Amino acid sequence: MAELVNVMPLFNDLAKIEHEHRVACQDCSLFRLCLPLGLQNSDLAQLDTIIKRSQSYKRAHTLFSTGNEFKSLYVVRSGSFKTTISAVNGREQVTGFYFPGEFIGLDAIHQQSYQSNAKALETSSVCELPFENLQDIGKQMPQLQIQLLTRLSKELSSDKNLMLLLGKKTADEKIATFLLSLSKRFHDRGFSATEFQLTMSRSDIANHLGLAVETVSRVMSRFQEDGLIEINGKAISLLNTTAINVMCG
Amino acid sequence: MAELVNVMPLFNDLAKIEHEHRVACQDCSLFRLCLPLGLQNSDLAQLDTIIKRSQSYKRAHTLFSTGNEFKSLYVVRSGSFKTTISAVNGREQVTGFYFPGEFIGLDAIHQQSYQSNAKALETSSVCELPFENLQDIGKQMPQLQIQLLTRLSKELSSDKNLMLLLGKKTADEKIATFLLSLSKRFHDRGFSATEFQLTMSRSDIANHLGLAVETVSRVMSRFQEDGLIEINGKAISLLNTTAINVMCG
DNA sequence: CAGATCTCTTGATATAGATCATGGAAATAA
DNA sequence: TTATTTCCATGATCTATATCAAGAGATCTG
Repeated sequence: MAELVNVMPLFNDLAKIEHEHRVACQDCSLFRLCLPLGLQNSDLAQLDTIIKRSQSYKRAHTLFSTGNEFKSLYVVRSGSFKTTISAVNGREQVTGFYFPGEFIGLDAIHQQSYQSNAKALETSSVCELPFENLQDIGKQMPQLQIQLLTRLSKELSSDKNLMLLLGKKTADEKIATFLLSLSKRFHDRGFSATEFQLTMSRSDIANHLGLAVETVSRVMSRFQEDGLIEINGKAISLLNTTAINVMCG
Repeated sequence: MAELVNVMPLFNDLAKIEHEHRVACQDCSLFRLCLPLGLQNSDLAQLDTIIKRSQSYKRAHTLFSTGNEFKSLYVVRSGSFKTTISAVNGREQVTGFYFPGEFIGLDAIHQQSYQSNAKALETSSVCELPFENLQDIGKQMPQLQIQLLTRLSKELSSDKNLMLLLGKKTADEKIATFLLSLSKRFHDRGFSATEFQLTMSRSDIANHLGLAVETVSRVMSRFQEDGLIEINGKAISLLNTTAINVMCG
């Protein structure tokens, strides 16, 4: 890691470390969760050359909007994002939340333009993968192609589960399912499975789950009364994951 | 097309012609809509060698079920299918309907096992694409890899739109959107955009759209009273597509 | 840091669509 | 063919959750 820390002022220095701007894939803490999984060292080095590591974006920064020309896939490096699509009449649906190691923009490939809007929920950074370059180097890396397909397939699968949630679950089941999904993802990333921050607003959660904000508040308050969780603004603790699991339906 | 028609009894003969069992990709009427789009002739011939063309399946035939080992992707060749996923408590969600040229099983790639159930809605046939073979020949066919990614991406995109429908649309908007989606897909396949058969039951439609069967019946009846459509059992005519379009929200 | 603007919570009320109920029409089986 | 089952349409009623309302925090902003 040949970093230029010694010539940087402290502020930038900290920011760089915090968001690991210059960390190569093989040294990145997300390695296990990210695209390079399964690649040879030489392939990895080549992948590394096409990746553009972003500066950190502030909350509400727009990564791309519907209709923008598709050039790159993005992998969340730090922080979190939400994606939305909008109906003609202005109604919006939050189609997903994205955490470190997860891909954004996969639904843009077929139209060569982004089909959704992606926005940072907090201070965040991404790795940008220019799609043409990715295809170029992919020609000699079957493993990379499989990784890509696997990513797409995984998102497809979780979208189908979200359909089940939206179409068939009650408000309680929706919230329980949502909380456990977050828990699992944080755990996979080496964080606590029971204590974490909800980086998205209640209204984003409500929208994503096909509920009204008020319903989200009420259900969460009730879950708290029943000793299932403890909430403190954005901070949440899962006190009884077994019970929450049962509630998922 | 070296067909063995002359040694076959009449019944099989007719069945073969009806479902084009032996038609190579380059002679298939679905060519424009299907995987081979954009492939060189030589590549096409190679793709042809790995494709297994199924016999025709009867209504309700199960193509695969959740948990089955993933070996192949399927492309609908004739007829139609539905896919479903089930919650632990037995509730099911119809996650999609599939028509000729459309892929089934894309969400199985990442787990190497099918994540849903696929069932024929009528007499139907498929082209089976053994995934390993597909990956093998894909190594020398970047265009094939891109086609695959494109397919995945397209389904992802339409799933996000379904989320919008499930999460934000009224019963009327859901039905209107659904009818237009079918209309477009039939039109793309060279059939009438305004007159077609609903090969799925009302209850499949209801389930897919997150509604009760009764609601589907009622909304369709009202659409008929209002002169938007005409229904006769499974047969439907769209009489005023402009108005239906406006209703999609 | 004071004012403005969002965000969250909780209560009261309304409603879209679910559920229950019934009869007739199709499809399937025997 | 007849019997049986599934599917579809329509009416009556109910309910889960939306909407409306209002106040308390939290967070922005000049």
